[in-house]
Amino acid sequence: MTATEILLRVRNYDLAATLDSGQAFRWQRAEERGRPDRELRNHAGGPTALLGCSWIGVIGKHEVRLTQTPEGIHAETNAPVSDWDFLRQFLQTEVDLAAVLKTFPDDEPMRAAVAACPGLRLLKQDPWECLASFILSSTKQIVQIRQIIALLCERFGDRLAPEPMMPSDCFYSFPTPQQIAACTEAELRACKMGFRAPNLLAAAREIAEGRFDLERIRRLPHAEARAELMNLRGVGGKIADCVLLFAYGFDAAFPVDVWIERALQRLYFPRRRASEPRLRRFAATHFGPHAGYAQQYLFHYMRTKLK
DNA sequence: GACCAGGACCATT
DNA sequence: AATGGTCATGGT
Repeated sequence: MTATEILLRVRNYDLAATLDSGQAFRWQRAEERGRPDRELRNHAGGPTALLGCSWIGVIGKHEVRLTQTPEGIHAETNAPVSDWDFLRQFLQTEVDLAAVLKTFPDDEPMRAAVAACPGLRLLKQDPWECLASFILSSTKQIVQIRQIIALLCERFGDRLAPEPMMPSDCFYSFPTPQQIAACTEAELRACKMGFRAPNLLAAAREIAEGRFDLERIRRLPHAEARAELMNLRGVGGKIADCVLLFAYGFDAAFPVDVWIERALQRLYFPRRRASEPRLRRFAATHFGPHAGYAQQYLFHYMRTKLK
């Protein structure tokens, strides 16, 4: 039995915050058909989660429209689907968020960060798309990362079956390692990625030619998986942590970018300034087994409330 | 026109 | 082990 829509019954899920929080870069907010946005209270997301707000994106070969409703998340696709596990997996709707939040350190900064966006979640993305995206992310603003990736998909991905009302820039799959490996550095630079182009190209070739196995990473212990990813040119500790967290589900991974650095400095060391290595060492032990979730809450809190 | 962006890397202290 | 310069490109 196949269908082009489904309702995922899930509570405590802020779809808008999750899709727009700098972990994935291809989701676009869309005009709702029929009704205007309303504020949602005590149901699907937090007090500020928007009801009726739609998002359009691509998961694998599926073009998907997601809408937050009082019952959960409503999904529509451009083609009939028989197995919706790809969507539950991507959205991580089975995760018991309350249980995760209980493991956070009981301090004032974490309480404030969680209160600022109680339904914020982590997605689980495709490893290659995630790795490639974060190779392109270094010293770029999120809006620019989105633009680079949109160009990349449009030029080198596969055109998906069209559906009316979907914006044209969502019609492409993310290019495979093989598709990127077949590009020249100049073609990639033309997507405005600058010095990141040779890094993306090298990673795509390593994978396409079988010298680097993304599936093997999944089976390694955290530290080994991290070291393995860092063998790729252009992948340092921060980008490795993003891929470990957003694609492989290593919940203890704690990416430290400029925003997190500022958040830690301001919230945990307000008196004297702490060096970057000092902040990293603090983070490595302070946030517990789901440190990655804590990191995402601090990141979102910093960018939306403390900027 | 500065200043900065979900950094990595290499050369110095 | 910790700092400093360099690498493209575009937003604010």
